[in-house]
Amino acid sequence: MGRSPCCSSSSSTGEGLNRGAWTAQEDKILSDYIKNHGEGRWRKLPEEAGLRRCGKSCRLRWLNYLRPDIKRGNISPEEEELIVRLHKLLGNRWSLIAGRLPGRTDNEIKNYWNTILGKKQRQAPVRAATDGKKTQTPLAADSWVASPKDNNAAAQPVVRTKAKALECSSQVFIDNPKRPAGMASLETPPDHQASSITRDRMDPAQGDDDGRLLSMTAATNNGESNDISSADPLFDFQFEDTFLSDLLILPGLSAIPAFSSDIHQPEMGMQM
DNA sequence: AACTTCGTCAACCGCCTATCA
DNA sequence: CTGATAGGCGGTTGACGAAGT
Repeated sequence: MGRSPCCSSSSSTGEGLNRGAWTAQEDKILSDYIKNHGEGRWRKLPEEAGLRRCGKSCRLRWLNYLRPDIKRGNISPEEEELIVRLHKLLGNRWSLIAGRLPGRTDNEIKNYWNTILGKKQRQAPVRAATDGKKTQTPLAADSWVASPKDNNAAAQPVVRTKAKALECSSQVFIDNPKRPAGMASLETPPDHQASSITRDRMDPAQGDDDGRLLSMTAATNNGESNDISSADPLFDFQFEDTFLSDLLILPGLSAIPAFSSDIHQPEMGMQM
């Protein structure tokens, strides 16, 4: 195999590298360098910054510890619940899970799971089974829709907005650019029409921002109503990582007054 | 007080994938 | 197309402090 390990002693920069815990001085050198030059080029970084560390070690230190937007410790009950739900959907894909928790790192979540949540899950498998249960409430037009998250809504800072009914003559299509490779986008099934969309508003003080979508319900011609956002675990994850700006309305769908300014029309020739 | 065990978490290791020449 | 390289990821380790005996 042609690749030499980044930190191997035989590599050109591998001799005499520092290992183990980082010192405050090393942290400062790394932080200053990245502030001035930006992230990336990790293998060249130690040489250019004057650090006796391998590039991987620098990257890890920055991403897991020094990044300014990082949140440390005190994982809230809401975050814990989200970790549990996402782990059920995704398994040990820590970087994906971390992507859903602003300021948290994959390493932190992995450690948290291995030391706390994994233990809890093993001790309380019955509770875990009920946590993921979703209600399939039929929705009336203009109804206020509760997502599974709302079980403890009182403890959450987000404000749920009232959903406007979609008067559909076509399908709703959600294209989330952040979705993991291999996950399909969520769309209204062919024999359904989207009937209701709910979202949260992240910061009430900011007015109407690009809130996360919470659920989407579709109705068949005979009046049967289904929560299509929770119908499939893969969709469920993608949906939860979806913002209003990801919502596309196919040509022919009538306007939705409450959201009209938030929704963009798809490009011409878009395929289903 | 001394020793042992347990829990936590930063850091390392090795593999995989994307990119580029 | 192929091989080299860099970046990224998940699993694992080990140091260290806290709790227990």
